[in-house]
Amino acid sequence: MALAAVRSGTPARQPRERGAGGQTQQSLKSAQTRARLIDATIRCIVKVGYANTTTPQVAAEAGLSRGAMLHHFENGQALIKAAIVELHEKRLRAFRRAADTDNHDTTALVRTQWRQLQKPAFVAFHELALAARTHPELARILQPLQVEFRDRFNSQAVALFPEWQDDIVGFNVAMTLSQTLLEGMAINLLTGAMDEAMVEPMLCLLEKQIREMNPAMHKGHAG
Amino acid sequence: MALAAVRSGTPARQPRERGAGGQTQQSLKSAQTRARLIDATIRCIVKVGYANTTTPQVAAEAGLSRGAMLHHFENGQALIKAAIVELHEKRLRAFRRAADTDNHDTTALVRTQWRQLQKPAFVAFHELALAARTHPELARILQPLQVEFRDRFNSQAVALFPEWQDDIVGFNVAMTLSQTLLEGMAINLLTGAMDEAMVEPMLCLLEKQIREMNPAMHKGHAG
DNA sequence: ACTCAAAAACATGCATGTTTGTTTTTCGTG
DNA sequence: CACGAAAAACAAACATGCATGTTTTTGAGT
Repeated sequence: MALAAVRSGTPARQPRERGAGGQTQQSLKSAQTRARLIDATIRCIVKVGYANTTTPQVAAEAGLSRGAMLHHFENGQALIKAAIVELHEKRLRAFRRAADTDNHDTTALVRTQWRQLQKPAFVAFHELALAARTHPELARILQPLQVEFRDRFNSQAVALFPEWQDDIVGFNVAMTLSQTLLEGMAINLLTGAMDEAMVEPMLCLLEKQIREMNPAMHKGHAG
Repeated sequence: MALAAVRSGTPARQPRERGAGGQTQQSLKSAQTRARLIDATIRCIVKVGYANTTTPQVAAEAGLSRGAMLHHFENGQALIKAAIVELHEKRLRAFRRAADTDNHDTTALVRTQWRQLQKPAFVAFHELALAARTHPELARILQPLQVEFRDRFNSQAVALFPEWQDDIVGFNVAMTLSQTLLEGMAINLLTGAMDEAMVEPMLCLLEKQIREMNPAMHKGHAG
């Protein structure tokens, strides 16, 4: 996809949004096609990696001609950018859903997070994140989202687990531990650096560790 | 670099090794040039990422013409393969050195491992490892090395820390925890998913955790 | 008739592998 | 010891393939 420098003029062609709910059938179809293209992009990134994701490939994956695709996005970069935003919103939605599901149980959060990291979305996101290391253009898009996710995660999570309220730094450490370890596991599984059999022990260990860090343990009943 | 399918004939041009220690000045210079090319490859991977590492770039980085470079390696793939092997041996050497330095201190091993992960070699290795996910050719080269490293690490480490001898599974968990968490941290630092300020707390936490898992803690003096 | 989605055709740039040519080192031989 | 052939290091030029962005053409819906 290359993401080659793109002259900053020529904004991407947007489907004209009719003001008050007035979507023409065309603009609706256009939106669907756009969504299909974004999905195809993510699927391609998962399948062949970001580096080998080409515009023809995405078009083929979406069942469209390249010309049609460039009609909607005009640019490889625009497509990637849209895919990144989509992945980011997926991540936010998943977290919100998780927070609603296992209410006020930090250890359940571990399992939920782990399940999230098994999904293809994480693979795509990591591909993009690593590519961004050497791609200023990509980094400019990704960095703010990373920060936003961290912030939202922290502020939402701390509100969700009142027993940690008095030890915010400890809470941050616990959350960072969970995220970092789980992501490390997910990546090491992808790259074959870790044995599948170690997953379950690690998850148990992490749960135990977080349980021990919980302030509620030290207040009510010492142990 | 693309790593495109390469017809399996045409072996790489090797410098003729004189039998009994008889290195001609040519073969010596050739070895030096090869080393320079491998180094240049790794530097390129770190600088621009594996995907954007091209043969002209490597040649330029090494201060050679592309023709000269293809004289030594014949192939982009051969170059990458050599770089992988080099990185693998670097990793083994580093581990061996670490094992010699901080003798019999598992917590010191944490710091040493962390220092290793800060080096550019790790970046290059991870770039290659992730690329291998979608590159059968690369995976065929990398996978055995991953396994070999894991094996050597485990067998060497268990011999190094006799106090763990009775709890090998616990030892494996501890080592996996250390490796996975540290790598997760390193990667999340690279991708900007983690705050630099969290590094020190995490390292301390990991050290403490490993100390508590150590069987010696429970035998001699409880607590 | 007009607009926009979709497709096709076109031109450019770059990385790759191949081929050919030039300089330097090695080694046998007179 | 010198000279010339062989081989290897190095360099440059060539042809191909593919991805990219641009432009033009077709077709469907309002």
